[in-house]
Amino acid sequence: MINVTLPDGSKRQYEDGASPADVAKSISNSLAKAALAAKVNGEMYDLNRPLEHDADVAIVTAKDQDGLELIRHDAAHVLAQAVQELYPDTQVTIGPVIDDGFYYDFAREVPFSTEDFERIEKKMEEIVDKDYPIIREVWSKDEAIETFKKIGEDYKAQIIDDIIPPGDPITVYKQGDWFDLCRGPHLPSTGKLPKAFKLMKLAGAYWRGDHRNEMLQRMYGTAWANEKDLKAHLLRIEEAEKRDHRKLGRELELFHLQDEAQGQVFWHHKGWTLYRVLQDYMRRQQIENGYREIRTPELMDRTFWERSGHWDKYRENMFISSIDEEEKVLAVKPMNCPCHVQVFNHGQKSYRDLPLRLAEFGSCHRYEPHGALHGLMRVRAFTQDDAHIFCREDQITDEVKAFCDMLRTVYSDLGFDDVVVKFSDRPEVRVGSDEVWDRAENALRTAADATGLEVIHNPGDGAFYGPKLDFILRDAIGREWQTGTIQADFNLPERLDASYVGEDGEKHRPVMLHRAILGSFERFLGILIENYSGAFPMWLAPTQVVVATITSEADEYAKKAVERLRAAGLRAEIDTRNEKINYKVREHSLQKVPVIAVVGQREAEETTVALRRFGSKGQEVLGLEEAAGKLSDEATPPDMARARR
RNA sequence: GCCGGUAUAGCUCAGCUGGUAGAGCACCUGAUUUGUAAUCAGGGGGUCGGGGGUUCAAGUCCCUCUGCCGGCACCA
Repeated sequence: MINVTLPDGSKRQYEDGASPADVAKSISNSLAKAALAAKVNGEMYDLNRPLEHDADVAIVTAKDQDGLELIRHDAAHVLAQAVQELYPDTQVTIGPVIDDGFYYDFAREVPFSTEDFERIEKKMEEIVDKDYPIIREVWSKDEAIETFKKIGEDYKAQIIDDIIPPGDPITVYKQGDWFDLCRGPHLPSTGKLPKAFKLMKLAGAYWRGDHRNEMLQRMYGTAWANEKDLKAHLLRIEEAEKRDHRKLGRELELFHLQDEAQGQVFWHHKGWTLYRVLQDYMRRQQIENGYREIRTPELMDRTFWERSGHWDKYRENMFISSIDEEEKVLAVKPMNCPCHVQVFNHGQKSYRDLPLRLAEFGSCHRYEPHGALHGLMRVRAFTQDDAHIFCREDQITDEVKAFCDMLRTVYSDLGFDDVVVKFSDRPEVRVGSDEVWDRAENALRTAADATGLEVIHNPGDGAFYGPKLDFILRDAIGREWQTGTIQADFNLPERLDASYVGEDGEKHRPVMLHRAILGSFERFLGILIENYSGAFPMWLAPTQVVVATITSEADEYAKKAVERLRAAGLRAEIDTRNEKINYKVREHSLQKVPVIAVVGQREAEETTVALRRFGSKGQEVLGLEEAAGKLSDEATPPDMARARR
């Protein structure tokens, strides 16, 4: 007999050889129908795989995250089967589950086209209709390699050869005539796969993710528990496209990009206003947190970059400048760190000067590969909100803590409260002694925990020069963006010979903390645009108020009103065009201006304004003075509002 | 950089199997003075991304370069 404990704590007994399917059946018919797989002592089991001994058993259905992954995994298998039935000259490789769906990498001479999708999807549905039982088999490694080689699946044979330790058995899943190497688990039959999948896009991908290997054809698909979820997902994609910062950048007249300046931004007035507002805000934060702003050169001699070590490592990605007849080669700075060390090194530093926090809105240029460029998110010319904290080892903890606090405040002010921290510790290849690493890792870890944010541990993923924290924020539609970072560095101060005089009168090496909160202004603005979908909160909005007239009789008063609003510090514009008020309201609403102040003859006579806020149809009639005060309060940046309280 | 796709007016797009360009919006001009998401009428605007080829004839077919898009690789 086998004793089974269910998730609610109840216990049941089954015959030897019983499977999770039997467990489900014994509970209810509907559960037996909905069952896709089971979690046995935390491990995923096929529904028909016999239970070996007493166990905790939880039946997995499409409602569980595990169930959804199962569905996606099976969708990948069904896709592979469909493709191989339709295009026998195709070899399969791998097909994992990803966010919202799955992909499968195929090797085939002839390129697939998205026009093939309809045919493939139809075939996939046929496979579901045929309801092939999915059967798990255990093969020996050699047997598996031989079988896959025999049918011309060289990639599969190679995977088995590389990842399965010799002597270990492997599992193969069969559905109809088709079979694939797979750890499992799987649905009991192809008929259990909900017809709520869709092929999405086609892309190239290197075999095993290595650019030296041949390129495979990757088919992306999405799969859900039911059609409703699928539809909802497709709708979410549409919504995300609507808030694409490149589209909004054009529509809201924020910026543009053009061929002659690839990866560089032409900021238009409104976009630049947004940029400046953000920069002013960051500057105030830095001052408040004891940073000293500096500015360093953009072109420096190549020998300087050789010393810093960047020439060797990043030469390919650096812009170079040389002048005829001069032998000097200058490089445009790709980062600010070495320059900040120069400022630190200038003159003598004492332990009393530490921690020294040097900040720069550093303009950097990197020759990013063509294929990497993407709107504001990945550019070749960008500005970091960069700073380097020079400190003693025993100051690291406090500095990292203070930084985390500052970062949380900034993100929260900018509308991001959903943040996670990634903590990466020592990699195998590194500089610095283990004792120093111990201390630095401890400091970062403690600070990360103190933020109260979710901490993800990334063992061995630190830089060779020190451990780091990375900050990831989630935007309004759930996408994640890695933005902030703080990294301890034991290497560069050594390389560029930074030192301070300690209490003992001897020279010591400072530790350098590299840190950024936004990362780059360009990218962060891209994230902000998409997060707010262009409808910025009042304090960030490039245009905060538009005074719009109803008839030309109100023009004079409108001028007076806009002057008053500007005097109150508001970014106010006037619209006296000879157009209907409907037209003006529509246009400024499309421009997502937070407040439209409508003025007609009535308002002119009474010295009032009729305020209409973005996203609402109502109006609020206020005296001009009162409106100026109220709106200016609303437009106050959050940090200044805090200071006033 | 690699794979695939794509490039027509400022924007969004149409232009079938080759027969020398079209719509809506935007823009300009005029009329209209209007009460909260598009007033009406008229007008201007494109060497169809660059170069080469096939053809009597190329926006349309072929080659090539470049940009852009979707991924992959890269991201100090």
